Amino acid sequence: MEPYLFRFSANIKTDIFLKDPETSQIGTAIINQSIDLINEIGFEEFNFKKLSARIGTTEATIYRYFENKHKLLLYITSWYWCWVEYQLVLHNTNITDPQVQLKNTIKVLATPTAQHYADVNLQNLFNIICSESCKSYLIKNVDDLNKYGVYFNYKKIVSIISDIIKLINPTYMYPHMLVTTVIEGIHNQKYFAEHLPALTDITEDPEYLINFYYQLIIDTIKKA
Amino acid sequence: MEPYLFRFSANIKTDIFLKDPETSQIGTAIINQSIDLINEIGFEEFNFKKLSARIGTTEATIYRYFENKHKLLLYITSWYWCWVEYQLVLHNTNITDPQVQLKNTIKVLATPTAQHYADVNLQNLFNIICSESCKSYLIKNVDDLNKYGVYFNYKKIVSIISDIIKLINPTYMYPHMLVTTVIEGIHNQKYFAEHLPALTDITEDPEYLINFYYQLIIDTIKKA
DNA sequence: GTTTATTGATAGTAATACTATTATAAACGT
DNA sequence: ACGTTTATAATAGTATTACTATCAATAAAC
Repeated sequence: MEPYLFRFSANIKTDIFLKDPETSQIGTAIINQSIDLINEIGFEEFNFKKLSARIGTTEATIYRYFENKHKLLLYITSWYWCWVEYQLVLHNTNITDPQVQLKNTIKVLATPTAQHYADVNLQNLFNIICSESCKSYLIKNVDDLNKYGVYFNYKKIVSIISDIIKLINPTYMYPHMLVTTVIEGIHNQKYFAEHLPALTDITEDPEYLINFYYQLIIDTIKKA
Repeated sequence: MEPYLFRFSANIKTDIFLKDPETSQIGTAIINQSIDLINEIGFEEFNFKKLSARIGTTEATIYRYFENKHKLLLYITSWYWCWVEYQLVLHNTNITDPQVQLKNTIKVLATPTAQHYADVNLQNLFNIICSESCKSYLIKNVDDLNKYGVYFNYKKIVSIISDIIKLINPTYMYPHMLVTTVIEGIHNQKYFAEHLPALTDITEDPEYLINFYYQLIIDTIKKA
């Protein structure tokens, strides 16, 4: 094993983009700026015309990177899951107690771990993950997209966290369900805290959120 | 108290529609047919032109009932929550054990309780609730809409179920969070079972789903 | 120094999300 | 029975969206 930590680089299915945005300045601008713009105006109002105006390029150029705005959203969410995976390695390496691993994991899932990475605003990214990420799979052509492996990064995270749960209770039968319940739950509760407080009990302080879902998992998987 | 059961009628905020669809044949056709059409082609592909062609009317007529397709989705989801409320009364009246009430509630939330009500296909309705209902609030103008009370019916259901939880454990502090976690979780798991099985552990048989979330609530709220 | 790839600039198209207008028919009050 | 309101049909039209196509300019690669 290397004594050095990995350097982060996104590992995203090539079916999502036409041209890899990581290979050019304009490509990285598309990602960074679309995160900020979607955060400002929402995914429905967002389009490539507005994005190109913001970046100082043309619609046609952006279309050479992504087929449509949905594929771009798919790229952004995949990038986020890559980032989460990287953070989990960072936080859980050499941690032997799986309960501590679980707590660290929930923390990573419930808070943006930093302000920026390169030019990506991680706060804005986390915001749009909470409010827009489910739109990447709640669509009519989900089965086709799934065949092409575009949800690989989300599935991988779910698998990694399920394995931690199995370390705590190897006989627990519903780890994937529990993990996706918690992940989507975190996103929902964050959103509700900001916009629909009657649907939650928490404020925007993430502490309660983390404890709630950590305890929920522990209580659920503990053997009877 | 009346010895007869209530007859169901939707109680929906007037800010959602321009003209009450329950007051005309064409209005009820808009609701019934939009449920089926959204189920077939998804909310993104759905529009008033396609809907009007299907029911044999014109776009302009539909626009006299609803400002736009998002308001129609809001109406449909509100109708669904009214229906759930009615089902809960039906199933929980005279049940004294709150744990039984809770179990009944999860059942109502996790399965369409009948094939049809009037001309509403409840199976299709439940399908689109699972895949589209979150789009009624995951939008940029959520705060404005919320001011007009358009999420009233969802909030009411959450409040009703929170009260059941408080009957089981009066000191439990996070009933709303727990309830929305379970409701949205049910929708997600249903959807995952059909489209993204790697994200769940269940099949389309609702039995496991019901038991999973019932047990999750019980384990979570039980005093330590 | 020529090929190759990338972007900019511009134009164009089909579909979407509406709004407006007018004619007609049904329903409603007196 | 008559005039008035109301709902719908039929049609037309507009601004925006979501793309696709073309071609010149430029930069990078060989």
